[in-house]
Amino acid sequence: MGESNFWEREVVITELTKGKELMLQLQKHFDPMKQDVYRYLAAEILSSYDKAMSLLNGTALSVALRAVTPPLNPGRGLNPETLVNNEQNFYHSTSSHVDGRVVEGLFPIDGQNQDSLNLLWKMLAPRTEYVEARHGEEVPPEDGFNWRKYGQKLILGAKYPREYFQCVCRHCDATKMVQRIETEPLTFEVTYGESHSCGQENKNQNEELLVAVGTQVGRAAGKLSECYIPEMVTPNNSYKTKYPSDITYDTILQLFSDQPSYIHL
DNA sequence: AGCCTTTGACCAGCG
DNA sequence: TCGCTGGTCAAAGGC
Repeated sequence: MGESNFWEREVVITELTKGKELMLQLQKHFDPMKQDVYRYLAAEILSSYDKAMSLLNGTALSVALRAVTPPLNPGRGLNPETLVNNEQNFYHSTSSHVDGRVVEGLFPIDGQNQDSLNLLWKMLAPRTEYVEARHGEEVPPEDGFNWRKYGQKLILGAKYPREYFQCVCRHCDATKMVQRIETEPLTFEVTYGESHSCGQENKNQNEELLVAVGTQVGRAAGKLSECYIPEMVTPNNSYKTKYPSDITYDTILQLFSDQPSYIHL
């Protein structure tokens, strides 16, 4: 990332800090009677963090974390347990400065690091989004990237086949899977695999990052003050982030109260 | 000619 | 060890 993007990185860091403060306020003023509201707000803020972190992971962290980045199909790749039992996958590396950021290396895995490792695993899990087809169409909307379909598979128990895509750019490892939802035929589950190593992502990610941080964190902050419960239905073509059911509210709070030692903002 | 989609084959992980 | 399953490969055909 060039010097021209340095100020954008500063904005990202500033907004992430702001988001963290919002999260702390959320935690401070937590009211069990408004758990749904706060859960949603926490998810909104976390969504911004996920996006920002994933973008940053694409540059600095990806270097340090490449060894543990889960593959497109997590079930077949490394998992926290195997990492714990396979120390060679997790080295402690010295601190390094990448694009003006300090990135701590990973500590050797032992039982005490299991919680942090689980959080790391969640943060690195393949990004899954649900997208709705445009009105009158039965295909997912374009996501700003150019993809080439390289396979299709009928998954056991699924009504619709799963489609596999690669980035059209040569030497780019970006992949995605598209699965049409059986219960919602106009909704598609899109799972992104390896991140883009081509120029496409830089352009799109910078735009996405600024939009995400500038609007989502701000939007969440506004809703925080209003205790407003928004409708969970998004307009056509908008993206809804999927939150794994095993991520609890406590987990979200833990993300911010016990900031992982391997990331220094 | 080049790029794309389709589709059956192949391969690797898992139980 | 073997069968099942899902992800990828690669040949063939279309545009």
